[in-house]
Amino acid sequence: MAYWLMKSEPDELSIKGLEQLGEARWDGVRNYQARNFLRTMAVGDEFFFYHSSCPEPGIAGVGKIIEAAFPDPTALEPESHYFDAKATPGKNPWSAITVAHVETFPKVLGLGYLKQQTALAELPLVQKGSRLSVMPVSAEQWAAICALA
DNA sequence: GCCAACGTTGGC
DNA sequence: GCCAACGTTGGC
Repeated sequence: MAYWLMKSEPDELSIKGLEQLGEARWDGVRNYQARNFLRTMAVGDEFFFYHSSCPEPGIAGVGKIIEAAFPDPTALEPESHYFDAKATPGKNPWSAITVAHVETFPKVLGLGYLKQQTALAELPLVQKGSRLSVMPVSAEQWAAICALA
């Protein structure tokens, strides 16, 4: 059982959107480091749902992985924003997972607030210049963040 | 393999 | 909309 943090633009999918859907495919990851983390996720792992590129960036809730990595179908869809001309059905370099809603926090844990937490100094999210959209979270970091929610 | 140019991310 | 920082591409 591992812990993660994944970023999503709430315009695409928000924690409330996931709550309403119950479950959703997490696709469109187009960064190799992030993709490699996706591939190491196991069913039952939990993740913090982070809202990015929005008025209130921060951790908005918790989800869990209910299906391990599979080829990301959006890479093969020409009409998709995430289409990759180099991907083929036999050789699709991108991965997606399926996630389910676990919890929506009463209020978003803002990025500035998270940066103040010394327990989170090692988390890539709060490190300068980091743009990683999928990252591991240690058990200690997980507990520290849960205590803030 | 180097590295400049370009594209993207994402906070502000 | 700006821009800093990073990742990717492609010429050489």
